[in-house]
Amino acid sequence: MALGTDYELQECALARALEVVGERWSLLIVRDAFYGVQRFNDFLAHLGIPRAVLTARLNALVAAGVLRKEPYQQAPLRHGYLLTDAGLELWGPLYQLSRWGGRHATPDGPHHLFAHVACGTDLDFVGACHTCGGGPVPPAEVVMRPNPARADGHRDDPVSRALVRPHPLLEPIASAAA
Amino acid sequence: MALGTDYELQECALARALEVVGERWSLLIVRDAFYGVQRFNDFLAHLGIPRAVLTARLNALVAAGVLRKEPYQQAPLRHGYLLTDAGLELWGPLYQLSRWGGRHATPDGPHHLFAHVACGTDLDFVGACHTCGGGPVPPAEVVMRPNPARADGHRDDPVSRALVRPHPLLEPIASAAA
DNA sequence: ACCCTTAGGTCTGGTGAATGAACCTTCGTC
DNA sequence: GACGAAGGTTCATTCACCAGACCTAAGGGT
Repeated sequence: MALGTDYELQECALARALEVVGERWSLLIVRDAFYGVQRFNDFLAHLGIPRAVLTARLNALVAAGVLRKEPYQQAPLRHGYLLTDAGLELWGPLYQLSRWGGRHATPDGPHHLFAHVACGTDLDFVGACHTCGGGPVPPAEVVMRPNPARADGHRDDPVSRALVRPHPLLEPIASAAA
Repeated sequence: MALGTDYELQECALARALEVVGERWSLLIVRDAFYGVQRFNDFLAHLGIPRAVLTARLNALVAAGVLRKEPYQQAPLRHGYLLTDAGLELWGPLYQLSRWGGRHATPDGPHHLFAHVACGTDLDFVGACHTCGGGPVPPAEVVMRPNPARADGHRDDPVSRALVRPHPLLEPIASAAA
């Protein structure tokens, strides 16, 4: 959100968080990172975001400690963007917001469903597994799959094509899944 | 966030949610509504937001079903803005995002702490009460108080002044607390 | 009658950020 | 030595945000 120029005024942890992940596209980039997207061009094609904006957001997220750059080849140097530990802790807020959007802002329900990989149970509204008990399931133990009630369509980029079948979160996807 | 013009592209509940509460200021307005802020001028003074932007955001949140207008006097007609049921369900995402901001984006820790009104226990990282067990505590049962470790300061609007002492969420605050 | 205040806005001009398209660089391959 | 992939940068245009002035409708004081 980068609320204008100075924002020290808001003495609030929420405002601080929004300065990091509240800007246009930022949270969608983080979501894609949970889906396993790592490369610039995959983010670009899946989000349909202008290149200059993607560059700016990725750099901001790296500077904020949400993502880190990890080289995957030399000559020419290429790197992917991966979630840091702080980034991984965004799973809770992100899942809950997504859940809210599925209930209150998506007429026909969500496009994707999330389940505990160990037992196959769908996550509840705080992201916990009803069957296994305990607290919220960490993202590494979550599988996403398309909602069969939604006839998926029209998107045609490598990431969207990969996501038509069940996919564990954080597992590299699209170009990086070589 | 209102991601530009057309955004039907993103077949994702998160994108839908961000269209509603992802724009600049929107989530801070919702946060203030949880704090008990109801009136236009109180939002204005507490957030330091331009009047025209506040008007636009409040109308958008009402249109999205997050807030509703409730008259509190006739002649001249005046109304406050209150959370709807859908708005109240934003407590989970909002609390978790705030919590994340307190841990990863606020150098000296959060300015406000949140506890279960029934037993005084601070909420855990998903917003549940460790003592009473069960799921997340609904906002109506939460009390906020300033963090004693933070020497609060400089803000001087009616809402900030009211929040220096413990305050139950959703209870009318500032001008509306007559 | 006159002026001031409160509450909740609208209007306007200037500025900064987002957008889409084109271009650039470094390498590997045919 | 042409071509393409990957990951950017540069550019002109559009759009949203910003601060501040102005507007309306009612009540209160003198």
